[in-house]
Amino acid sequence: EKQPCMPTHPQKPLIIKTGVQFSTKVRLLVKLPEVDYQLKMKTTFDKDLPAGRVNRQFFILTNNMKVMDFEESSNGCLTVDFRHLQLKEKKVINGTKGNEGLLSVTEELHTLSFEANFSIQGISIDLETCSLPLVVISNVSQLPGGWASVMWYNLLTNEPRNMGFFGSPPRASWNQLSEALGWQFCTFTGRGLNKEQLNMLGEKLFGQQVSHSDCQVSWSKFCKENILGKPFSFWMWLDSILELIKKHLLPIWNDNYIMGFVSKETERALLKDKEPGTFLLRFSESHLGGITFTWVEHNDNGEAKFISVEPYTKNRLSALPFADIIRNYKVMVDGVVPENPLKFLYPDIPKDEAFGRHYNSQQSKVFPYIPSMLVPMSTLDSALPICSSPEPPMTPGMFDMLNQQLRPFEIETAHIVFDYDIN
Amino acid sequence: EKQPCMPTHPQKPLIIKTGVQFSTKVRLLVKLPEVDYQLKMKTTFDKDLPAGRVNRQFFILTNNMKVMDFEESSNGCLTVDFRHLQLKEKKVINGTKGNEGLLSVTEELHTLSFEANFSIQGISIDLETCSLPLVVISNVSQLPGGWASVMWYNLLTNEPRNMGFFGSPPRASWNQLSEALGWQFCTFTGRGLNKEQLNMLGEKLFGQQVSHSDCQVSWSKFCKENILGKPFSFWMWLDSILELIKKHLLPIWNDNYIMGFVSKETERALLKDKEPGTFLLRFSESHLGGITFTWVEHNDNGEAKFISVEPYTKNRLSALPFADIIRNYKVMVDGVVPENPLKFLYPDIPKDEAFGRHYNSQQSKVFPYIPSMLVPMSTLDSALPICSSPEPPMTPGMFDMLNQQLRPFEIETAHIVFDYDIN
DNA sequence: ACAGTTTCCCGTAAATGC
DNA sequence: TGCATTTACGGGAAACTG
Repeated sequence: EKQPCMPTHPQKPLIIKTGVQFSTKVRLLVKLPEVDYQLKMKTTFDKDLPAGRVNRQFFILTNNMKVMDFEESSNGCLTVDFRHLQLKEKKVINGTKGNEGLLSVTEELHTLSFEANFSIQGISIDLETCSLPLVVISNVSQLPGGWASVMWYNLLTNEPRNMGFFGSPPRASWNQLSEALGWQFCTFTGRGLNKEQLNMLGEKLFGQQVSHSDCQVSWSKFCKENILGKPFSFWMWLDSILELIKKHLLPIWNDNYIMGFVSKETERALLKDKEPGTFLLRFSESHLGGITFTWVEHNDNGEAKFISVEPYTKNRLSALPFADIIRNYKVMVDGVVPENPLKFLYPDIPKDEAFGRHYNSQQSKVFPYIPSMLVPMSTLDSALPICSSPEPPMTPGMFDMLNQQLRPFEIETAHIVFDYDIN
Repeated sequence: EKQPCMPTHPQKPLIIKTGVQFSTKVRLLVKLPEVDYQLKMKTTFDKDLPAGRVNRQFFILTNNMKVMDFEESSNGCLTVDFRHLQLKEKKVINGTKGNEGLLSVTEELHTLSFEANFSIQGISIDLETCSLPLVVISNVSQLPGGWASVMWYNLLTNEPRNMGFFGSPPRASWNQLSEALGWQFCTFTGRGLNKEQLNMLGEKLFGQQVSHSDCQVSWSKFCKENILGKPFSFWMWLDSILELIKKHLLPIWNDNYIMGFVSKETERALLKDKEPGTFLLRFSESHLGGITFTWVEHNDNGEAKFISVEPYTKNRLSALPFADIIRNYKVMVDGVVPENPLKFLYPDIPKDEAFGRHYNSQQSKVFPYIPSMLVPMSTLDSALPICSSPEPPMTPGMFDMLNQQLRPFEIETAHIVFDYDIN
């Protein structure tokens, strides 16, 4: 059951990193009368400085002029394809950096302008357009913040260039935001978020409520303020998971084997009455970019017991892919290794049926050595009981894992005379 | 027993990477009569192009002029400290790149010139000096080749600037080279190579001989030709081990717990009559940058059996430090996990005594999760005998691990009027 | 002192040149 | 085509800077 998840217009990076090449293509959408000379287009960064002083100024380090040419593929439009453009910061020596410390760099919006001039029957005509707002960063560590800005802007305004948007950013309704979040996952992984997953995220932001539809999130709560008791914001947490999926969990995520966003309470309610050894996969809420599994066992008196492993993060996962961790995971009690406690992926899929095709054999046969592999293992002492948090209250409903509703949201592209892409 | 290993003159990097900053300091060794104006020094890359055409041309991208000043610390010498210098390749459009494909980039030697001019009593005086030969690389993957060139040059010539050195590089005697190799290890790790280790390296180059003292190695055999049957040269192999030590084995190497350079034959001779579970650590000869352990067991009929694990390379070691691998290594036979087969580091040091202080506890207690660790494990099927190569012939002598002789070799520094350093 | 931001540069991958 | 070399840039860490 593959989820319908095809963007109508894939979201282009609207984030540019200084010192890293980018390219942009401009198409003239109106047909010009015959112009017998070559039409030159020029691109400028932040040509018209926005009203409020900006924090930083950049310039295009590389050649920013190019002759337009006729593109075969789009019925002879005039186009120009700028390549190998590169941004560098203009160091302002004396000028006081404005902006009064209100905005962070990823809230600062910039724009790329395109200009051309030609004469027709003695009349000089200027053509000009410019891009949607751009975020400029200097290190990939700023990408999550940049994405948050791009999302918020796209979600909450149709204005083509409101450079002061983050001066007083509007709130988003949970309806809007949850759709956008699902869309982010869809775009970057191939699978979005289902109703239950979104519900858990809503609870994270607003607490338990019958419906989050009427809730509103401020920009600050979304991205700038830390989650209560955690050293990171909601978006930083969510984005760390997106990255983890992209790099280490893609096929398993796309096969829908990661429930992921599920509260510990719901997790217990789901596993409570299942076969011993039934487990599910859940993203860590306490640490950035972590995934854990929780399985259910039964005491001698028939009481359900839930055990979660310390979350695996990118470092661990690059040593050993997650499917292999699930395959080979062992618990050692008093020095004895019983079999893998993980038997059935919730609700009742035999482990190997779910993950079998993602196992890496990784047994290299290098004569005359004996092969060696890393086995993920937890060590317990039966004298010490497993520390397990007290039974939490029940939650409203069970997961309906099959019912997933996702609608891609449209990204507005501003073009008057020109049409442009930025890659 | 700490090995004496103090370089009298630490070897400075004489390798410059394009696009990466370097700095150089020049000291005027003669006292000038009073000069009442500021003395400006200029540095130029490859000022006088060598006779034979060079493959590549570079220039100093950054400011290459600086005023000299009096250095307090060295009794008022005039010095200049160039910083943030950066090299860029000059792209030669039309000119045929000379050099006829004879030399690789790391065999191409360059030089940094320093010039100053002043007038005294109406006489104009030019001061000029230049650096020892430099190797220019564009990627760190070329560093091993660069180091080989620097070593060979330093080892075999006292000429201050023989730019054509690698046009017909002289051979090195094993006496010279082995000393240089030990010195490389000493400089970069803190521990050099003992007699037995060097002997093994000599055998690798020359085959088994009573003495290698009279053997000669060509530059090509050292660094350019692949070892018979292997896809890498002698130096590339040795350097990969040097890197492995630097990044993953430093404390264990410096504690002298890694025999490392030992043939499989010698290994067996050493372990043959030792307690079962005695093991030693050896670098892989078949793969770049790998380390393995071999331990001895005894058959029911008392015959010694040697088992080696598939070598660990940097990827594995960054998932799990080598000391922890040794600590936790397990062999699973028919699904049963017996205890760690590694008991005594050759000759008879209890494992934990040798490696105990390098163990990482790595048991993180994160409530409410149960901790998990990676356990290195080999899986065997008792129905299949361990594949073990046939008993090799005995080797001349046992290791004398205590007798280590290392003498640092001196690096010549050319200075006539000036003295310079390159960092 | 410190947090936000940029710079630096290794190391891998991809592109380029020969 | 294959090999040698350079370029590109993510990612961690150090340096910078108000």
